[in-house]
Amino acid sequence: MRALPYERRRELPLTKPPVPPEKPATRPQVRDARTTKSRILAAAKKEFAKKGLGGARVDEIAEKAQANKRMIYHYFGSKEALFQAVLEEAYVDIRSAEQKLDLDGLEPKAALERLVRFTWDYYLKNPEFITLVNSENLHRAKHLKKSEIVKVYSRRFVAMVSAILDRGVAAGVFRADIDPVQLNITIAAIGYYYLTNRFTGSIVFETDLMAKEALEQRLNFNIDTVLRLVLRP
Amino acid sequence: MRALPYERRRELPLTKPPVPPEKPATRPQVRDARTTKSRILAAAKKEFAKKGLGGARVDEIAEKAQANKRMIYHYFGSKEALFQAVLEEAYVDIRSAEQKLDLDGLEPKAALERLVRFTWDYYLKNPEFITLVNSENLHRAKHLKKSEIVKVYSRRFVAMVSAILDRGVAAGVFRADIDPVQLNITIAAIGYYYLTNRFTGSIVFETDLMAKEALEQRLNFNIDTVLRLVLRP
DNA sequence: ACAATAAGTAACCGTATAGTTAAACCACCC
DNA sequence: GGGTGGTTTAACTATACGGTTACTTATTGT
Repeated sequence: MRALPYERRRELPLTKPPVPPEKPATRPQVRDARTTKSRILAAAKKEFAKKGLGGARVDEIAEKAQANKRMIYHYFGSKEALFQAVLEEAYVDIRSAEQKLDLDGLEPKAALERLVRFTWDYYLKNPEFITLVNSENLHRAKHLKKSEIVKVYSRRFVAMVSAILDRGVAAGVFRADIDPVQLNITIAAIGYYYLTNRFTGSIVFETDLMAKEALEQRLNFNIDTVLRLVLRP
Repeated sequence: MRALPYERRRELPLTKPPVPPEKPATRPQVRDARTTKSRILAAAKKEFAKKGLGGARVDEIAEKAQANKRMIYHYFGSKEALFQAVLEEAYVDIRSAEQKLDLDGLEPKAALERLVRFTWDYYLKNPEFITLVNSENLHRAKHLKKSEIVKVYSRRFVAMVSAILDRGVAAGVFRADIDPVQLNITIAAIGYYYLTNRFTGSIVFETDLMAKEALEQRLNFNIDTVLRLVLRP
């Protein structure tokens, strides 16, 4: 039930407001579509990562982006579409970083170790990635399903690990019956689980899982786990 | 600012409402504190698991529990306190089930395999546990921190796995330098990650991770991973 | 038998939420 | 130098939210 005419609103400031009290001072550029859009995306990433899709507030994203809320709807259409954009960017970022590792230029064993190390470091330095993925899985991946670009990048990623595995088998250093998908999942799992559950984990195991030595110990343990799994006895 | 006197409300039905249209018919017992409370707890578990703490709605929990919303506040005090009760119960449940495995009565290797198998099966059959833990970690474990009972159960759990490890080392079948905490985390990780990320994972790897054969393959892979990690070469 | 108490209800409150509206602003082209 | 069209704004809407109030009804101890 739309009740009141909209004209009424603009009647109010008959006398102009005394003085535009002071400009927010931050955000030097005016009228820059590109940077506004990317400020929104960055703020949204932070908020969605911290509170999840359901917990994040559009108003707060707008405020942190130093943009008007209307801009979010202008550039992205809806809260969910914004979430999808954030998620897509997060996936493209990690997959791109993986491609830059130049694993083809390394011995199979060294390449594998490097991948385990990279995965761990990436999760550690980009904790938003983990939280975003968790949130997306809570929603049964309905946003990722729509993303064609993520599928393209994923394919390249799986191929990359398969190639290492093949080279290792050919060189006689890796076992022949390792499934690349299972290996990929395991490499991610042993880092991801530790970090995403670092809060409950620290309570259950009565130790600070984020202490420097604890993190080092975990990385070494993970490398050991993967190599024992893959290397020929 | 509480404005209106509450009397006004009861004035309204001067003529009694024609007929109490019909009782909801479900919920046979009247005035049973215990079952009402547990219905609320069960409904809350489902809702929190499906939507997370932020996404779950108190009204909906009340409705699904066939209870009045006021009862939730009567028995639990607040939405967060309700969440804490749900979480506590979930942890006590899994830790209790683990204690019933009678791992002390098995050979070390068999005990370890049984634990990996149990962990996997438990996650598979109780997917709410995973989602609740994820939600709690999004909130930096602020609810679990307050739970003394969970700490007691956790200690017993770690001790149980340490005992297996010790027996295995004494029997000469396990490597001596395995950290029980790292092992615990890894056993959980390789199952947990696969299942919590089954939606995004099915897209990234372009395969149905929840297909029967896929699940079997994963369990076998996980047992293999743990045994290769722990067994003496 | 009955008062005290525990269990239960529906209507309500103040606030916050995602999303919308009409208008103003500004850079650029002609 | 005035239109044109993308960019930005504050004010607004309908609804949903967690939590509370005033009040009713069943159960229980004496």
